[in-house]
Amino acid sequence: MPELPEVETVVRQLAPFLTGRRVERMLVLDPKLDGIDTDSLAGGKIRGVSRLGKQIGLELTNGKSGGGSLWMAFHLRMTGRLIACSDSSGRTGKHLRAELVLDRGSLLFYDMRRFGTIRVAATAEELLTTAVDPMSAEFTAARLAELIGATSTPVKPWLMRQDRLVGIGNIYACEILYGCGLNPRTPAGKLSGKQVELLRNETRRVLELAIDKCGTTFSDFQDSHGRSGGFQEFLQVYGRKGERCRHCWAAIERIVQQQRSTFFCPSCQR
DNA sequence: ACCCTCCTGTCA
DNA sequence: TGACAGGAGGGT
Repeated sequence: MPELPEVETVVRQLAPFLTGRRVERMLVLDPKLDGIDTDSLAGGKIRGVSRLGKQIGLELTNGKSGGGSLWMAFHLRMTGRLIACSDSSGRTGKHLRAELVLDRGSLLFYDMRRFGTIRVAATAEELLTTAVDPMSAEFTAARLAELIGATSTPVKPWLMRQDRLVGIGNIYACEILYGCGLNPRTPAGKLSGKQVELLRNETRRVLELAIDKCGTTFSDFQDSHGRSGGFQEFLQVYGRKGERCRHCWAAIERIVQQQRSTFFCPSCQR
């Protein structure tokens, strides 16, 4: 479910619910998630919720050592879901992997495929890479050109490299390249200055629009707030194999790059 | 770039 | 039954 816009949506919706809440305890139901320092979380107060790349970060006061700060990060990977629940009671449910029990309500972590991770660290930096966030001020055409360098990696897989740029996944990589009219197989290092600038601007435009539409996600949490992802109506190529390009009438194609589907218009993206 | 793995589910 | 799924880490 989550790329940058979906994670941003979850963060914005969770923030008012979680900020100021106190953590009573953390219940870990999936042995794959063992190793979390649940003791230091207990008693901590949630200071804020923020997006750390594709992760959802919670800043807490350390329940054990007074005054200190503590961070925890949820990485939803493919099927993770964070659901705010107003009644706190140790609940069960299919795919429920962990629960953060709060003074009022609880935060439920569901994850069908169990790829998701939960980590605890003393600082946010430990939970992040040094990669550039495309929504930050640092993300300029010049910086993007610098990050790309002379690599021969095709531009679509390059956009998904989380060690350079955080947040872009399969859907938005396809959509961004469509917006640029760039063939996903183009070696990233061969882009002209003008194309890099276009890529930078399209990345921003697509992500901002997707955030504005609350992502492509449909989740129980959003339902409980009466909102659901709306970006699917704006998808130009993702998941549209065989359907007509909205600009030129050509059939959208699907190819495989790095074991992932890439959708593009063979006519608009040469 | 390629391949594989981690998981569980749905769909043709 | 096999292909595929919004992610990422490992190895070659």
